Amino acid sequence: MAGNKENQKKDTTTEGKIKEAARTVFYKKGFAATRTRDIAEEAGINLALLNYYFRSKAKLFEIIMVEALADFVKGLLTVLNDEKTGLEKKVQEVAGRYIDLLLEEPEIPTFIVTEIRSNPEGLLKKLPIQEVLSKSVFFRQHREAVEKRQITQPDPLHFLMNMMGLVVFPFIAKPLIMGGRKMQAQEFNVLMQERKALIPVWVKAMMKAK
Amino acid sequence: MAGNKENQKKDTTTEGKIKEAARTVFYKKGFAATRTRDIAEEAGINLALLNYYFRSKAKLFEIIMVEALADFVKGLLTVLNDEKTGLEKKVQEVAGRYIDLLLEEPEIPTFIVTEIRSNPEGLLKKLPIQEVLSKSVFFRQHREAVEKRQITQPDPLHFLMNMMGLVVFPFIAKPLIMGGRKMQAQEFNVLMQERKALIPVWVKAMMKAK
DNA sequence: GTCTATAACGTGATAGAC
DNA sequence: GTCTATCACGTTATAGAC
Repeated sequence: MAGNKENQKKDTTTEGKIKEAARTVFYKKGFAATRTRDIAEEAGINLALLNYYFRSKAKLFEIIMVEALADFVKGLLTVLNDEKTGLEKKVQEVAGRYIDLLLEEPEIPTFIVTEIRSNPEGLLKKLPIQEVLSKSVFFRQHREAVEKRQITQPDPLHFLMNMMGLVVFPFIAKPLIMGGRKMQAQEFNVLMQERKALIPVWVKAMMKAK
Repeated sequence: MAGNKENQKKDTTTEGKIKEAARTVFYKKGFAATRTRDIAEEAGINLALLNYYFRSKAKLFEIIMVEALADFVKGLLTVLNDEKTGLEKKVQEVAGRYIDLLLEEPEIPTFIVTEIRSNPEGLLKKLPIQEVLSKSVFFRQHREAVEKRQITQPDPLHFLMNMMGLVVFPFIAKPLIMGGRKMQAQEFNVLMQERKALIPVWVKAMMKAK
């Protein structure tokens, strides 16, 4: 969890402060809308130091982006490739871990989606997600469950999109459904806590629906 | 469907060409990353004409944004407030209409999400979504179904988030799961066509799960 | 390592000829 | 209405003193 604020000691070095500030601002505004001055101000340091420690805005951004992808995509693949857990447990794991992660860093999904749109080639060619998925334990277990008639939905992509959509979509749509009102932040948290238990039940029901 | 390319005759006036080009580029790159020169080039017109017809980049953007919201949010509220349809039919309507819309304009969701993040106050204060939803026919029907024990999930927000997530999330995650490979565009279309029929079945199963 | 001052560049917008 | 040329400004990045 490279980018997780909670799980690492606060880095008080100048370099660390810049990186933390960069993550905060990039997550909130995206690469194009972020000015290096914003990051310097957020970090409480001089603008020139940003270029001293990291060569450029683009280079700093790439570090943040790679860590965000590591947090998100790689963490997912780890769960999906666990030989020791079955499909139901995997859904529980994904729901539990990701909702906790996203309650701490709610801006990660929108950040990743936005920046990949701007640069589909750059970072995605390095992770051949399609291939990795098709060889995953998750896909194999899904295929076996279909053969055993435990699941009616034959396409594992539907399964995956449904599970991830149930987990991630509320965080993406939060500004729309919550209307930006601070008062409802707590209400949102309660909803997401409920979903940790509900999503496994829902997914199970969906995948067995006729 | 103000911004729907397919349903309107191609506007060949200079003003129309600029607006279409603006939609294309803004949808793809967002406001901050878009240069007025990009729009002019896409439209095949001179840069100065953009400022002649629309006062500024910001003003042109607002037009595109308002139309995107009209396409998306207002269309949804229309369906959800239809007195003549029940819950099941509403899910069918949303799935059918939105998947068709998004197959034509797949970039709308990411566009809206991105730009609302940058400007949560501006356009959202005008649409008090939270209030509109709580008074909607959809919410009332949901409450009635819960009272009649036809649905086990008591919170209509879960219902709404699940339905919308199942419809919209694949389009948001498309660059990730499809990896940007053109070859798989057709495969994606097939999946989405399947979902038009599957989502109503899934939602029904979910909301009755114990 | 950290600062101030400034260079180098890109972008939004306009003036003015046609 | 449409073009070319240019201005005005903000931003990234660096030079150079401390």
